[in-house]
Amino acid sequence: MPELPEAETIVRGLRGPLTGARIARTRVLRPDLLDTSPGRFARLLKGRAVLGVSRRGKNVVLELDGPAWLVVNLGMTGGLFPLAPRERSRQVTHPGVRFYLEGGGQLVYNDVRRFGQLRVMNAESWAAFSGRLGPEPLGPDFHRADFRGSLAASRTPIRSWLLDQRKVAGVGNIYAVEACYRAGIDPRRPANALNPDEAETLHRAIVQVLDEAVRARGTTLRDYRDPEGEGGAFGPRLRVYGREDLPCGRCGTPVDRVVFGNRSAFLCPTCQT
DNA sequence: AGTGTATCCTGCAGGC
DNA sequence: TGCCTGCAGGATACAC
Repeated sequence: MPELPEAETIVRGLRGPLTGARIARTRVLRPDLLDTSPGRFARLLKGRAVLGVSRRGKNVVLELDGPAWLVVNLGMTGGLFPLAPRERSRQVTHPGVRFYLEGGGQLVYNDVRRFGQLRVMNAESWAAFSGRLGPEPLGPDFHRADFRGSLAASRTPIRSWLLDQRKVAGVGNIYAVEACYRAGIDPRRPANALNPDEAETLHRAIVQVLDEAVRARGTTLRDYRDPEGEGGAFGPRLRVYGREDLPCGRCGTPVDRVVFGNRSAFLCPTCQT
């Protein structure tokens, strides 16, 4: 479910409730969400305070004292919900991990499909993890020249290329498809077939669509909820994603759905070449 | 190296 | 009502 804009919205929503909180105890209800045993996971977190909440690509990161990093990949249906003491939330339908905070509150990781993963990292593993990811598209290191060069090195379809987190961090299927539409580029074209103008247009389209989606607090197709239980408002502003057979807003041609790389892509066959 | 496929898992919508 | 199929914001592992 969550791509960069949804992860960013979650991070912003967690900062207030979690900054300064301390983890008293951790209860793992779904061990398959972890890369280690529940016992070790809980031990690594016990007594640690949250210094900050941030994001790397689609990952939500709790920076803990020690130091340590709790890195949460939300998969398709993951969500994080802070609860006040004795509060019950209707969002918590499939709790996977409960972090009990000093003072009686909780942070619940909820995940219907359990494709998410929670990992505790040290300085070294966190640096390695972050280093494997590409630049942040809304950050200062997303350079057009690097982007163009990186595209030129691959002949994989551009939509699939955009989903590779080593190339650009945080782009998922929705925003990859939407960026291709805005750039007027057929998502099936090989990355190295884009000319410099097209590469620049796509670069700009990625930044634009992600920025607009962050301001709309993300896209809720079905499951996504921010920490307050609210959905995102970007759904109605999607121009092709999920709009098979509906008219393209620019030319009126019905939107096509094509499947490759195991995922659906949507495009206007007239506007995207 | 890239690409197509399958896998993890659950829920929901649509067709019959 | 019920059963079946297909589909879903992600990430990986495999054979070719």
